[in-house]
Amino acid sequence: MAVTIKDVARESGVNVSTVSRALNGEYGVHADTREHVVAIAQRLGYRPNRVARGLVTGRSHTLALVVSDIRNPFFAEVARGAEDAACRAGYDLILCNSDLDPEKQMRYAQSLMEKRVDGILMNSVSALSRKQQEQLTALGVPIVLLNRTAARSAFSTICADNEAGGALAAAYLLKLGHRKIAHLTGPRHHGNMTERAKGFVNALEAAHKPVHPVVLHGKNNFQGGVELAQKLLAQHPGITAVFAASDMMAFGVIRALMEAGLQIPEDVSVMGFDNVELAGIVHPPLTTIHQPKYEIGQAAVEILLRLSGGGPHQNPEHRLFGVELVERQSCVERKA
Amino acid sequence: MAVTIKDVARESGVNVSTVSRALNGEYGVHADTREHVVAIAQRLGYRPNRVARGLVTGRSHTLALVVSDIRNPFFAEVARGAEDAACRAGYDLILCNSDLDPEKQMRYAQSLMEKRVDGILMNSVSALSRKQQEQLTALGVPIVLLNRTAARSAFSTICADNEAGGALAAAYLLKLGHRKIAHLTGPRHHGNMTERAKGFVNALEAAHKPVHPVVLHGKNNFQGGVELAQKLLAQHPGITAVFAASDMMAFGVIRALMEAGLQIPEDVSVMGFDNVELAGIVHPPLTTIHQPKYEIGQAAVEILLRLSGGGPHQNPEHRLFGVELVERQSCVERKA
DNA sequence: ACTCGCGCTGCAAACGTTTTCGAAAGTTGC
DNA sequence: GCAACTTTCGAAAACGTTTGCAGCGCGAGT
Repeated sequence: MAVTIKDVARESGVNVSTVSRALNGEYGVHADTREHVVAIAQRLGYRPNRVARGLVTGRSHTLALVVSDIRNPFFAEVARGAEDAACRAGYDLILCNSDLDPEKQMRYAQSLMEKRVDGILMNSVSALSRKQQEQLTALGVPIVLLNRTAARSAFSTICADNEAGGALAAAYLLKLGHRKIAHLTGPRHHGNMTERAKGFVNALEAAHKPVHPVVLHGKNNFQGGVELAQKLLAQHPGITAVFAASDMMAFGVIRALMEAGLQIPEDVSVMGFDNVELAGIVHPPLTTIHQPKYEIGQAAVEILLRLSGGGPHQNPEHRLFGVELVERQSCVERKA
Repeated sequence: MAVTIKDVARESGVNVSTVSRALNGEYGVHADTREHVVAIAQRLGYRPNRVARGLVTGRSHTLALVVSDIRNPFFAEVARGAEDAACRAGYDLILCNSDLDPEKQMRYAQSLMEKRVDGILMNSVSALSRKQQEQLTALGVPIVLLNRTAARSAFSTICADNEAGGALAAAYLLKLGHRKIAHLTGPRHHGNMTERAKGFVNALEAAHKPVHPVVLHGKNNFQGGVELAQKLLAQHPGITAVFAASDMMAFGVIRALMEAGLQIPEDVSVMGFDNVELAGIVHPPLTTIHQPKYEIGQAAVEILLRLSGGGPHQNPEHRLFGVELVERQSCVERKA
């Protein structure tokens, strides 16, 4: 069917091995023959079969990204960064949606490993069990964990500095003069978010005049934001500022507050976390903590590439990315 | 390194071919031996090497999705639908971002074909040149074009009924009593959007009392919406309703109108197209035309699977998906 | 002149599967 | 009890590459 290396070998009167060498730019082949061979290959429209190559070299030039859901704008941005970096290095990127289902994630890992991917970029599904960790390491393929800090992990990790982000938010709200503050966050023990919470309340309580915020846990999405805000309004009506643990939650908070007849930011200031694109689009534009999503994706595949290039057991690498406050119009100074 | 089929064969005292048959569930192997073999395979933790299999079967069990940018929520949703369907069928999905660059797209196509993907799901980069079409067909891999209607294409296509969507929007605005209407759309000759425009203006002009809308072209994103709305305000101040060709543009329109001191929908009604998730989140919630993004992605891989399963030259398949109006709070009746 | 080394090339063995073909054994039909 | 099947299995040939090894010709060093 397709034109193979044998065809170009026959056509140019040399052995397949010579063709291979000529085309792969290795040394050890005469300039004239190389020229001739590439000309023939060009003329026949020869395209190497990468799966055949992969079989012998053991490398597939393919990476995989497993996230909970690509529809989450955060992951879309990470994916884009990862794909760009992979593409630049001549790698392809397989996309997997795990829905935070540990079992589904393991199935993906198995399947990917059967395909001999050169590395896996994995978004943390809650906590990995001991057994799962062993299974993953047993795969023998480099893995970098997204949104996980180093911890005791045998895998590489890459993460934004969530704790610092929380502290940043606290400092900002304090500076604006807020004293009655709430933090609306995701489920307990959600690695990322508990760190944000930690940074936030620690900073508030370490302030010159300590503030003790009310902290409510719920679902990490728009609807969760709505519900938590309603609960907050009912239980602690005096609040003047709320820090949501993600932009999506913040959107829900804004919606609920508006429906309760409150003005943002005049009546209550709202902050988010992530700085997704929409944050600049909604009304009012959301003040939030920016984390470098694209860069995280990019850096993750760079680590993967380095790991898969080196020997059998490279040392895992851990990177922590800085975050920054981006000030828009959803927060305002609290007079007196 | 890894445990291979030979190991299993040796350990269970049969030939590799028997192991292969036993594991692949074909007939022609005694129940006892099969049982024995799978037990051994299980014990050794044998995992078939899919690239080796791919080499001999010629099928990689991999599909590819090339879109302009996965960060576009529309494509993220399509991607999710596609990945789910692929996963269900035991296929993997490679993600590519073309940025609407025809050259980059062709590079991807080449690379994918070298990897022997079983099918490509491609978002229409503007128009494909004659030459590019030939190149693509020459690849000999099934391709389904996203957001393209049948036309003369030799490829399969899958698309939402953009023209009907435009008509739907027109009918709705008319019903609300609007007479001074604008349509803000993307670049000229953008397949999708010109159809939306066509459906929209045709329906308006075919009305009982014909309306001739003002139509402005610009960029298809948030910023484009902002700019077009400003231009509209300057040139045609009397407008009472605007239909934007995409939700992202609509968001820009809303922003610009608000900044000009107008109320939505009291002063001017705004409609979008796509029904991205954000449409229900922004303020005011956006009335828009829903197109079944997830289902489109899903259907696309189903077509691909059918095509790649069948003979060498299956007939291309064309699907048109219905759209529907989703009424939220960005449009209001025009009194008198 | 003989050898050594080096640049170039061909030969053939891998890589881990699936699959065709045929042999051996077992089963049926008469 | 023999022919004709059928079932079960092994041998070996693919699939399209890369790569280690050996051969060969040739210039140089001794």
